[in-house]
Amino acid sequence: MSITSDLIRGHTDTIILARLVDADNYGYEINKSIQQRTNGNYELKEATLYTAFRRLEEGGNIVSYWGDEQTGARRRYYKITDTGRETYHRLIGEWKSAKEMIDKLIETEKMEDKK
Amino acid sequence: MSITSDLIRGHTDTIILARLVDADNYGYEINKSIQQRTNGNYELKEATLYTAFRRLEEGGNIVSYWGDEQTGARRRYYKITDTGRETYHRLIGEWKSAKEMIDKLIETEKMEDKK
DNA sequence: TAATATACCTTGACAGGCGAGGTATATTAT
DNA sequence: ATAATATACCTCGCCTGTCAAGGTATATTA
Repeated sequence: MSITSDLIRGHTDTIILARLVDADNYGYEINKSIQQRTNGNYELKEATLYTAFRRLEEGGNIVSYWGDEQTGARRRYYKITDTGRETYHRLIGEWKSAKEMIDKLIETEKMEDKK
Repeated sequence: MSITSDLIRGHTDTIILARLVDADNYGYEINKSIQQRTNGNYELKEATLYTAFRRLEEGGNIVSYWGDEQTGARRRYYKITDTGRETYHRLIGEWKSAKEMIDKLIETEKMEDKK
């Protein structure tokens, strides 16, 4: 596992849902948009990506359908459900709490004094 | 696993090292200080805690020694090593990067517009 | 025609978290 | 006296998410 992957772990679902909030999209494109957002510093591994799609679909957070491309490779599109939107907002909230909590936890006493 | 545990995953080592930067301490007390810092919202499970101690010691980040209590249960104290301090600073840096990256990744286009 | 890009997918290994269980000592309540 | 709680340590084995490695098929570029 890479350096960052352990820190990103647990955010995969949120990251994917975020990419589906505004519009339906397909796996390959979702992953590219994630790479672009981090200027190439991060990419979801394909196995992780497709595992997450299955998990999200089983949980009723997304639904999928095949695109009607006349040329090129077939694409499986994903659409976020109402449940998925709820999940997304909940996860965003949890991230905000977790972020504060981790910041508190990894500080030393000296760092607190600086405040 | 609880709600937050997946989000905290990967930070356990950093959290423990942070508690040892200023002074040696023993497991039980370390865990209590973690609970206090989050006002009881988070605690490392004992199994997680001791697994992490073993991992950190194997990695040369901490060393341990038995306290010389004349009464009460025995205590195993941990001391951070120079390697451990290096690791700690590296992990703090990685957390800062990861935090920014995740923030970028879980935003929607609309959220960006608000900036 | 070989290589690269697009686009999908599965299997099995690995690592961290943790529930459940255990040991032993000291204090407090009944 | 004794039961309950707090302190303090520990291990085993399961679960879950990540991902390396492997696969398929189509279209474009060298």
